[in-house]
Amino acid sequence: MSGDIFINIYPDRVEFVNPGQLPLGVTENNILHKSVKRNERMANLFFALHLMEREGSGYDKMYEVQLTNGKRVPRVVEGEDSVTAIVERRIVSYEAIKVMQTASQKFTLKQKHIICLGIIAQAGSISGSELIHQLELKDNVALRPWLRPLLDMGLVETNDGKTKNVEYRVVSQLLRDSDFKGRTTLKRIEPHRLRELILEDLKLFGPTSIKDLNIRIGKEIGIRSIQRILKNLIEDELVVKTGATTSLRYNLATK
DNA sequence: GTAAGGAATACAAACGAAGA
DNA sequence: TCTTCGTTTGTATTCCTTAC
Repeated sequence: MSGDIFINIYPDRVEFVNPGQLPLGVTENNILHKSVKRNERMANLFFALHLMEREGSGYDKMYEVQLTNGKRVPRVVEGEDSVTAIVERRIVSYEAIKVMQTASQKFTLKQKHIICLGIIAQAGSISGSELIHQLELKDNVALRPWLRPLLDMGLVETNDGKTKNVEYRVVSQLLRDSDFKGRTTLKRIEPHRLRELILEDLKLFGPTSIKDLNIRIGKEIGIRSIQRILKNLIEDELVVKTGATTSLRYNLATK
């Protein structure tokens, strides 16, 4: 029958295959919080039978359930005459599940806040622009209602950075409460700590190129950030540089 | 002499903060 | 809510050194 939904069940995933194309204005990468009926007759029938919560809530619900269970968000693939929503079974973050459970015990969270927190918990640390991208939002103004309540509730914090440097992460207390064992990353390090780290490195290794310094400290830190801090350290007369270009080396200033 | 590689710099873009 | 300002980042380009 035209309009039937086919469900393919595989060991690692479940695929919901819906005949037809995505509605106008909706793309494979833009399907979250869209209230567009793909099949009006079926939608009306399911709604009348109380089998459907409300229009356009299906994908949002999939996001909520998947993220609550530490799994990836649904992947949408549009074929020539069908649209497939792929829901993976694999859990990608057991730690994120603990965080979500602990947060739910402490607060009553709305669906959008569960989705937002789930994305942050899985990422560990995520920039505002990346969050906007993953939530399929227009700009940071649209992000506010998703993020602000989480900040107000004390579930999410920032790294005190500015502009592109702002990273959102789950508050450390919540991570401790949920026995989080995720990886620590230097991506969130404050500039003054990075400055001390560079001084410590120079103390240990002596004259060094900026590239080697970057490798030892961690590639997750951009070389431009290290470059700027070295420039400040030279201005403060704490570091000196010798040579030029490829033979340029940085070292602690002798007093 | 030339190619490759490293570092510095210029510039555009992004984005939060502050003020109107 | 909008605009402006300041800060930071990523990318492209340029300059210089080194290796062959």
